[in-house]
Amino acid sequence: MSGFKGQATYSIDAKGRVAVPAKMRACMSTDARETFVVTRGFEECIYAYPLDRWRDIEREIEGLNPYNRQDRAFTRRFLRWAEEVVLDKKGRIALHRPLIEYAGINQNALILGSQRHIEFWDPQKFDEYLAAEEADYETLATQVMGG
Amino acid sequence: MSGFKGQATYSIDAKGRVAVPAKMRACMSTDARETFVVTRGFEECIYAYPLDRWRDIEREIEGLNPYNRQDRAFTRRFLRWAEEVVLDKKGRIALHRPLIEYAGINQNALILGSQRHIEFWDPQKFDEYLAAEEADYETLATQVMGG
DNA sequence: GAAAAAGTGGGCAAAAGTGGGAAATATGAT
DNA sequence: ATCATATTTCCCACTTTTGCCCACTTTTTC
Repeated sequence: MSGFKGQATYSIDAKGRVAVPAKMRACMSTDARETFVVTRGFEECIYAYPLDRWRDIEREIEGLNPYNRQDRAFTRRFLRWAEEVVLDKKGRIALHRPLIEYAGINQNALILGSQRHIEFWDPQKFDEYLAAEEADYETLATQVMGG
Repeated sequence: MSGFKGQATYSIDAKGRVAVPAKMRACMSTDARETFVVTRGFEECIYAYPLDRWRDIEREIEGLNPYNRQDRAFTRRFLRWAEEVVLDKKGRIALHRPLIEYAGINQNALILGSQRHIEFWDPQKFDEYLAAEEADYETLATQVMGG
C-alpha cells in the first residue's frame, strides 16, 4: 500500500461534505478505507488519517504517562480536535464546522496527499503559506533531505 | 476499540446532568457502556472512566504496597473522590455538586476525550489552562513525541 | 459513444441533545 | 420520631443535528 500523493480541488457542500479523491482512496487498505480520523493540522489545515494509520499514532499516545504534567497537556491538545468520520456511500468525508472554520475553507477545498495523511486546505491559504515560507523549495530540499 | 478523543460543549442542567457525546459512548465496550467511575482529575477538571478501564486502574492500585507510607497516601487521595455513576436512558451522566464545584463548572461543560478517560471542564478554565502552559503546542509536540 | 465510475446536491427519518415534572429517597432540624 | 428540605431517579416531550438514501451531472474508460 503506497502513501498518499497528488492534489485535487473539490467543492465542499452546505453539510461540509467533500469527496475524498478516488485515487487517494485507492491508496488505503480495503478494511480501513471507510473510516478516517480527522483533526486540526499544523499551519491551519485539516488532517485526515486512515483508521489504521491513526491506530499507530494512538499507540504512541498510550505510551505517554498520564501522571506527567507535560504528557497530559500534549494528550489534551492533540486529541481535542480529533474525531472519527465514516465516509458515505459516495466516498465523501463530512468535515465539521469548527474544523472548516479553523482551516478557513469556503466553497472549495484543496485536497493534498501527504504520505501518511490527507490534508484539506483553503486554496488561497495554501498559496499564501507557500509564499510565506522563508526558504525556497530547492534550499529546503537540501536542508531537509540532507546532502 | 479506540481511545476517547474529540471535544464537545454541552449544557449542564440544574440537576448536574451532562450528555456523554455519542461519539465517545461509541468508543466503549458495549457492556461497560452504562457505568462510569467519576472522580477529581488533575488540573481542576472531572475525570470519568468507563467501568472496564477503571478495573485496570484498580489492578494497578492493588499492586501498591499497603505497608509503604507513600503508597498509602496515594491510594487514599486517589480513591477519595471516586464514585460509580450509571448513565440515564438518554446517555447522560449525573455529576455531583462537590465535583462540579471543584471543576468550577456552571452552565456549560467542555467535554474532552483523553484516550482512556473523559474529562469535564469549565470552558473558560480550560482556556486559561491552555494559556498558562509554558510551551506552545508545536514545541510540546516536539518535546513529548520526540524527533 | 455507451457504460461505468466519480463528483454534487438535497430530502427525510432516526438519533442526539435539552429540559422539566412527579415519585422515591435521603438529609437534617425540631 | 416526624416533618421539611433537598437530592435522585425515572419518566416523557421537544428541538436540532446527523446519517442514510436517491437522483442528477460530469468525467473517465473501454
